[in-house]
Amino acid sequence: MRFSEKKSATILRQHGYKFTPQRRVVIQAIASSQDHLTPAAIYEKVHQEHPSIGLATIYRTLDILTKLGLICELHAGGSCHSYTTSASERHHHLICSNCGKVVDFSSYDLSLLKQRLSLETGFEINDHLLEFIGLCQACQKEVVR
Amino acid sequence: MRFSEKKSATILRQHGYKFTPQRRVVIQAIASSQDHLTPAAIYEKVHQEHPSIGLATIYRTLDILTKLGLICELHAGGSCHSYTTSASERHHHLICSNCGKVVDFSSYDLSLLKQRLSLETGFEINDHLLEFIGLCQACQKEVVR
DNA sequence: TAATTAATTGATAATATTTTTCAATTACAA
DNA sequence: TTGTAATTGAAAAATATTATCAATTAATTA
Repeated sequence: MRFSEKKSATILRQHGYKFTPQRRVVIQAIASSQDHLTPAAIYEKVHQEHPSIGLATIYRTLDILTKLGLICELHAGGSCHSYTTSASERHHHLICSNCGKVVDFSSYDLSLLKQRLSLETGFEINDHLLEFIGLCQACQKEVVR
Repeated sequence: MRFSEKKSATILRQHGYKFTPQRRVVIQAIASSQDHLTPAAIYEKVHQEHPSIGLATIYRTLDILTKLGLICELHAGGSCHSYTTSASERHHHLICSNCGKVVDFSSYDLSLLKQRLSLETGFEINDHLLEFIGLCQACQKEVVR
């Protein structure tokens, strides 16, 4: 299901958020880009058309949109936040987007896919990351907002 | 294959890096922890035994160890760097750890796994992230160091 | 449509995080 | 051992993110 402005407006309001022009243009900026945009890049893009918009608003909007699942974070290498040993068996994660709880799971075989990708793209694949993001049982009960 | 000090030393030297005490203790700190440690947490941990070690050294070491595949980054929610629209078909990525090139790929079905995890853990799963990390063809040719 | 109200905003300050610089030190190959 | 390039810690600089607050605004209700 593709992003639409109407849908975004509805979901925001359903959760008690206002559908402001600022939020609209942030969503549009992300949706209209093929790239993966950093907060700073989104600010740049949005700022051209709407010079008054502040960087703090970008951050605030990204948080909300992520929480609501309208956009998602992308972890394309570079410096992120935590480290663990490589080549570990505990390599997949189930993460609660509300409280940050991490459940490790294993025994899911990606070797066939890995092989296929390697052939198709010429990449030498060294590692992988499989994460599911959702709400843990406790957080499901919490009424968000 | 589990992490070992000897292996780390070998791989570091193979790539022209020195195997310093500082690098050794950083690897040990990560390897001996069940948690996913942030740079700051690693610094804390290491600093107790080795008060002279600097935070910049932690960052520098993490970069190198990641590049060599001895440790890996973990993206457990929270603020990372890029955003894209959710519910997109292009949802899996193949990332070159050297140049940052991202290749999207699709058509890999995780719904069964998702269902299983949901049942087992009680999570309400909203999203997922599947990434392969490696070297693209161009970067394979480059002699690293 | 106007009034009401809580959410939102931009600007700025405050924090936090990461990288750079540089002189002194050190690992390790020869 | 010695020579040399890599590495280090400390501090400064650069980036990135979050909090504060008065003014503004979206959207509900009358």
